[in-house]
Amino acid sequence: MEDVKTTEISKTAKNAVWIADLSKHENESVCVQAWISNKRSGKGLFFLELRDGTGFCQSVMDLNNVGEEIFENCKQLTLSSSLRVFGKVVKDDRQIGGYEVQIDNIDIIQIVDNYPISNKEHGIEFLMEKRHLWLRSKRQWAIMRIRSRVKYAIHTFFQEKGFVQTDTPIFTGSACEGTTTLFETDYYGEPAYLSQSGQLYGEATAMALGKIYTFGPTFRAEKSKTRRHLSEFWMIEPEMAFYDLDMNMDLIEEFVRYIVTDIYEHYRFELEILERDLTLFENIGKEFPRITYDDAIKILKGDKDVEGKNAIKTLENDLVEVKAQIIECNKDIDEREAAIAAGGMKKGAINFNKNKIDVLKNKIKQLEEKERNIPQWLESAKNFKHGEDLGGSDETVITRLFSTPVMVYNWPKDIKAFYMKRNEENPDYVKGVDMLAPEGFGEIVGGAERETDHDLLVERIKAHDLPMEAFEWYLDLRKFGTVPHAGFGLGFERLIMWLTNVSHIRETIPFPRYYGRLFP
RNA sequence: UCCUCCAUAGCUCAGUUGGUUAGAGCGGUUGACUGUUAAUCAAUAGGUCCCUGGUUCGAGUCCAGGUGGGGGAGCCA
Repeated sequence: MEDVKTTEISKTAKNAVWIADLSKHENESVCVQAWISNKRSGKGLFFLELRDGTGFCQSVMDLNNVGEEIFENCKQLTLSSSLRVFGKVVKDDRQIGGYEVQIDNIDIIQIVDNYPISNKEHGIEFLMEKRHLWLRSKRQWAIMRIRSRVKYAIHTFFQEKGFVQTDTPIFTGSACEGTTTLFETDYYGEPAYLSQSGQLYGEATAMALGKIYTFGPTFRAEKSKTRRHLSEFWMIEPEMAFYDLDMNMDLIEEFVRYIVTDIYEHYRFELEILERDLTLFENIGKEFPRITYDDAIKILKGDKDVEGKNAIKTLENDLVEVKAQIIECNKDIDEREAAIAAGGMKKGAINFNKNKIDVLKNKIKQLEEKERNIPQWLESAKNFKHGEDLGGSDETVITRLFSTPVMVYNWPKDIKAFYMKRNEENPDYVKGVDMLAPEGFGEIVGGAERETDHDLLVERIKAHDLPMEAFEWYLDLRKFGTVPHAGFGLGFERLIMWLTNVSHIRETIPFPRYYGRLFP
């Protein structure tokens, strides 16, 4: 690239300020180092929208203020060009961030040719190819900031409660719970698998440290192609000695409420950028309903109502609603097309309407997908047989009825992991709990009180057809001072997805890894 | 692995029962405009219609196979 124009890096202004700190410098002359996120111009005027990672702000260049030479220079600036802006900070409530910089001079670091991502709509495939650049856009900026804050809140919550953060191995010698497909690697000539859960190790460290939590990467080799799956994701797994199922549920509820409240209180601006509906945040103070698996099935099959709402009827209404919306959208499109065809419309208005039509067509595509899916979900819900595990659509059907997270506990033993503690009153059930997020999101927490009895565990390991020798060390935990204990796992990206209400889990992690993607 | 939808300009898309020279908006470029918020207005450049084969006088359009992608099921967080 011979065309790259740069100035000397050594010019970096020592007194430069970050956009996030502009409010501390009202009416002062400052230097802002930034990239161009958008540009508009008028006669003798340029509006440069800047971003520096800490925030966004508009700057204005007036020909009368800076003179011909600087003004001419400014013409070359393109999207994502880097520069330093020197000027006065002025309060202006109309602008993003509430401040504007009135430019005296600029120092161009690099002029960019053909930045690929415009301020227009793009498809997910294109954006994923350009993920390293996509991260610079405003929505992604907001998501990544929330991701960071949630991570901080998680650590704060547990640390302040006296939990110890412990790490578990990523290489494991056996495909422990047996069900999911794992990534196999070569470990000095032996097969090793990338961890799908640190839970068993978490139990060991809880026996050493009392209350612990892990926060690490997890790998699943399933060839899943849905908006809720990743091959590599992060998981939080607390484990507590001397906790039973009820204490576990209390902790889950307190924990989730803490995270949601923290984001609501501190990251409102980011939620606004994402146009997140705030109902969830307003309802989070309410108690989370706790229902048994048996009741969940009754709700799913429409045999039991929730606050006067019936699952099957609600879903049938959804389908009617979707169909009505499709008709509505088509009508809207027809009207706009007719208006354009009638003539006499200004070019700007035509563009506006054409754009609207594009948006509507996209909406119809999504609605049509829903229209195809809902009947399948209905079938699945009606035909659900007691004893099966809840599928993704079943969770959607159930949580559709609630305005807060719901906890489902007391599960049939055959569909849950071998280490869950049996229910003393009814040995066909185990003391597991799933927390389902509302608004149709589905499962984000899975947990349980653990089996404490050595011989029962051995029995369960055999029943699940698992290799006994791989669990010798785990059984030691029941031989040497077994105590009641419980814990849970929370999918970090699923949590972020729910909080930000982005449609795709791929947007919640900087560089997602999923079936078919390894770059960038 | 199965079901379903899709692939046309850098991007987002239109393209009628198969018909002659494939279109629009955005973005790029050039110019106009003194406060814009995806600014606006005028002009302009930009194409292996995913690949292979078939039907046809004629294929972006129809058929078969392949490749790539979206959504869902299974599995799961």
